[in-house]
Amino acid sequence: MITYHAATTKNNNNIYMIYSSELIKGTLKTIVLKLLADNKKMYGYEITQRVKELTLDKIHITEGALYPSLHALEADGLVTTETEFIGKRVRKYYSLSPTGKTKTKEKVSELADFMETMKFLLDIKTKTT
Amino acid sequence: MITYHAATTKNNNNIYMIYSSELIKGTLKTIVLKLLADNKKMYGYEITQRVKELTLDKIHITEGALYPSLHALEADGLVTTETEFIGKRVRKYYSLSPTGKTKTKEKVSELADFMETMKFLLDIKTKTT
DNA sequence: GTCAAATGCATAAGATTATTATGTATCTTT
DNA sequence: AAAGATACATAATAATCTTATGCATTTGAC
Repeated sequence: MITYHAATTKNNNNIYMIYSSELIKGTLKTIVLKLLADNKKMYGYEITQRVKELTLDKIHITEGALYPSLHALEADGLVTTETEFIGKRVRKYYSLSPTGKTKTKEKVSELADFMETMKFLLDIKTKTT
Repeated sequence: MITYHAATTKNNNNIYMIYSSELIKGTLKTIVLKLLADNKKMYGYEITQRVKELTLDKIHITEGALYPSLHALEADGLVTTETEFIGKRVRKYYSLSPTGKTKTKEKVSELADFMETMKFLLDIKTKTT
């Protein structure tokens, strides 16, 4: 069973918004790592689809961003890969390494903390002397 | 009176963390716009200090990021400027234009919505078939 | 059965936006 | 007197994304 995130905000055209791309910056690797932590192993295309699903199309991860990012995670030793053939088509599965698991916890908690701080900042109404 | 954001998370060295810089990417202009919305007019240096204060040193806006960003906001017509002299030293105050006020509301609500979505994504534990 | 869309990987050129470094100058505190 | 804080600005570099392109296979619609 998949639980979907409720889409509440609409944009000016009354269409459910897709976030402007700057916002994804800096969070992509954390999203990927978190998905891998929860799903043991996933392949690139699957990650893009899962994120679209889970966010009701609000977050679109482009392939041009994802694949280099996955390669970087591998180069950094945070993930390992295994290749599988589905018919004649190749699939490259990614899994967290032990280091990757530790790093994931760190990055997720950092991002969660950052979001709390941002939420606070965005609510600020107080004027100072 | 200033209300400070509670610092709860500590890093590996048991020192209050400073967020890794990627996280700021894409949120800087929104932070600046929001501060201007709440404070009518502010100057650059003041903004860096206010953000440090409000986030208990967790978010440091560098001058190299801030000033070009402010110039871009001005070029886009979202802020207007007025120069003031404090003794012989110049201060450049920034204020929201009407367009800027509208844009601020949009960007703040987009970011707030994005953070809700991210929060959801980071909590996901569900595995799918 | 064929053609479009979806699946699946990858890389390169270009854009954006930050860091780091540097520069200039004034004011305050020790 | 010197260091640190205040206050602006820009340039070189780095990181990370978008957009475009390329290739190939599989599925679904007509």
